[in-house]
Amino acid sequence: MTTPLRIASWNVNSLRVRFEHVLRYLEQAQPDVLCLQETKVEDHKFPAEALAAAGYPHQLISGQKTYNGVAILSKHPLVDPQLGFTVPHPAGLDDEQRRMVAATVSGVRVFCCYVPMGTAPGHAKFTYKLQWLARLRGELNQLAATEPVLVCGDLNVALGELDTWDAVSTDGSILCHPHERMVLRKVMDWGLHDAFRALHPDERTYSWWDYRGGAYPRNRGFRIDYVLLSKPLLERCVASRTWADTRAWEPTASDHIPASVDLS
DNA sequence: ATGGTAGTAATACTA
Repeated sequence: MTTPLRIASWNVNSLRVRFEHVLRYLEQAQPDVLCLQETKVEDHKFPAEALAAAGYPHQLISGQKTYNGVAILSKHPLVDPQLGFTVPHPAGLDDEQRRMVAATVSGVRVFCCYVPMGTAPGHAKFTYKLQWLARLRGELNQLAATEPVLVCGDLNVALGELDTWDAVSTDGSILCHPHERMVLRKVMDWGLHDAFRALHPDERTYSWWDYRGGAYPRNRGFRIDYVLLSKPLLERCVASRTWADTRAWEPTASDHIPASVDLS
């Protein structure tokens, strides 16, 4: 018997604004690994020393000015770090958007993803979203689903009826369009399982509430932040949860809350 | 009720 490995993911919507919240969450949840999205900070401004002092000396960061930005913080060494996709872009284009990093931690290949939101179905950014997810599937195709693989992050898709505050009124709109659901399913068809849904098949839980329209006080949320596990990791998964209290933290919290798994 | 709020950075742009 050993202590489970806790791996968490959180879209913080600016690491510099949310820095105190991140420290508070690390102290409270004590994850072994925290994957961050929307850090919105260039690498040379990343608060690396302060996070190392908080117990997370192993860091993989890929940021940019203003938008996007992802990072992995870890108590344990990060092996084979990867910045973005290794599989070339299908059209030969360079994607400047910093949306994915990956590393192996305690034998687990961890992908930290910030999937494009897509603006609205039919929009050019929606096409980019679908292509980005297809490229993620291509990346996974390089690996074997019998390996311990974890894909987490803000996936910006609400997969099912329990993952949206109102399945009828949100159906077909962004986060809930059949095309994006189908493409995320194709990613998962590689051999990934939604850890939270596997352990809580009937639980209605959200991970994101829009700042606008009083969505949080009205509980108009969506579950769009996931931890996906390959089968050998699903068999080791003893807990999967979200951390809803963070959404009410002051000052203004991220519009997303963390999601985590515990692996025996 | 295609609005609303938040972050970045400088009047929009993205979410």
